[in-house]
Amino acid sequence: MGRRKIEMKMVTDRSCRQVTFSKRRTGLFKKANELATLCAVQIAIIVFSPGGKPFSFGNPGVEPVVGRFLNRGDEHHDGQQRPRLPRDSGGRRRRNQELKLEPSGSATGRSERLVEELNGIQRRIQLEKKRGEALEKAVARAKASAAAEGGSNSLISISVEEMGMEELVEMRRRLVDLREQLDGRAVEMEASSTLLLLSNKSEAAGDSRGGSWGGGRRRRSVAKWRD
Amino acid sequence: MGRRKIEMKMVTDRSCRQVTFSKRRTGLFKKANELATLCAVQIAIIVFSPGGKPFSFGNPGVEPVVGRFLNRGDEHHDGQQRPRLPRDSGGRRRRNQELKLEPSGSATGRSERLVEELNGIQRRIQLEKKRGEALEKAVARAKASAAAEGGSNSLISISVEEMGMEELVEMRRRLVDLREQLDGRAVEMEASSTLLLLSNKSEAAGDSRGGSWGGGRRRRSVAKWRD
DNA sequence: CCGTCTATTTATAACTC
DNA sequence: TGAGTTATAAATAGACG
Repeated sequence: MGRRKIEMKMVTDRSCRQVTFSKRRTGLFKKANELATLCAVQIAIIVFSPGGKPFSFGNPGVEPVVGRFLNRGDEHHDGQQRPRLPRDSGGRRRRNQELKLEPSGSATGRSERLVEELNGIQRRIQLEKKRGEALEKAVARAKASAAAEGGSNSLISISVEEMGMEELVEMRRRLVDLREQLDGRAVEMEASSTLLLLSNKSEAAGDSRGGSWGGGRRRRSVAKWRD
Repeated sequence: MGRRKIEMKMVTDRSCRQVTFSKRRTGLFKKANELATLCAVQIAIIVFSPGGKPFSFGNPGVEPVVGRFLNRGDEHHDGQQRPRLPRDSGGRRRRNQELKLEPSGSATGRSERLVEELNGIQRRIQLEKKRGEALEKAVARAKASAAAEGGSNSLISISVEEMGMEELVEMRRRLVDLREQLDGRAVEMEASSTLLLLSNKSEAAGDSRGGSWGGGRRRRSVAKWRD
């Protein structure tokens, strides 16, 4: 797909290899994202750069998918995803924020691409926003619940809340990161939308639609894996 | 890349979605294979079909990569290489790469698979351990935070709350399942493994690893349609 | 339900700044 | 060193058998 065909053998030049790795990793993640979006499936990718740094992509996250995979046996053919909850069918896997900004008609191939990316950013922002909102609400509920039970919870409810806390903490971290970036360098971000969308430099990702990016384990102060 | 541009939205038609999934999964794995080859890197992909069947690709194998990822640091070489085929009759895998085009659930009775499953159990234990640690920390933080604030607020959006809760409930369910199975299934696994290893009957399995992939036009079609 | 076959859309190798 | 551009190689949506 480039100026010329390339042999399918290891690129000998370290520099070129690194470049190839970066570009192809980006492409691969993008493909994975598309697959996840188009087919509404769970997927996880883990890859170690030539330098040994871990990069990962996952929808809805790496760990859930890996866990499900390793835990073979609990999976059945229910035709779709996981347990559906009472309300809000489709749950967080909904993906219908079109936000078409696309200028109709005579757009050059380039601007189309840009618009596409900007749409992606908007979608992500929206998703993060929703997550943040859900976060606050859920936190409130968790607190209330804990208070109501006077500190003595059943084992199960403890599990739920612990998981909840973990998840909430993580989501909050993401949201905060994203917002900081948005507030601080909105313009910059627009200019380099490609980066935000396609690379894992931004640890803020992780929308339910596109999955989470980044090589970080879920933990704060996640470093940015760079090569 | 087809006759027409495709919207990045979930394909609504089940049939088309399945077709798209198959094609794109193939393409994705191929890309992964190229990346691994060109850059000599470790990579693993796990994806569940729309029907919930697991497919995976890994170089040098899924579990080594996942293990390395989960262990970040304290594991370099499992010491225990990839499970070796008793006799690699017929299919020759390229290098030591794993390529599963077949849902893990089908073909059975192969010592290799059992060894993999045993490894899987180990991984699960590790995974769970990790989660446990994460939970502890998260809980501690959450509690401290809650104690410090003592107030709750922000009822921004009710509609999205379900997202968060669904996620929490789902995560809890998985953890519980995992735990239940860890105790109950390990023995079963070991037993089966022993039996099969002794009879060493293996073979014949439709395990499609080894098919000509990287560049080969033709491939064994093993993916079951019925997801 | 599948393997093939194009017409098109995408990805990207090499280049440029 | 890293982002952006362009010429080509690839991937793939639909059509067919």
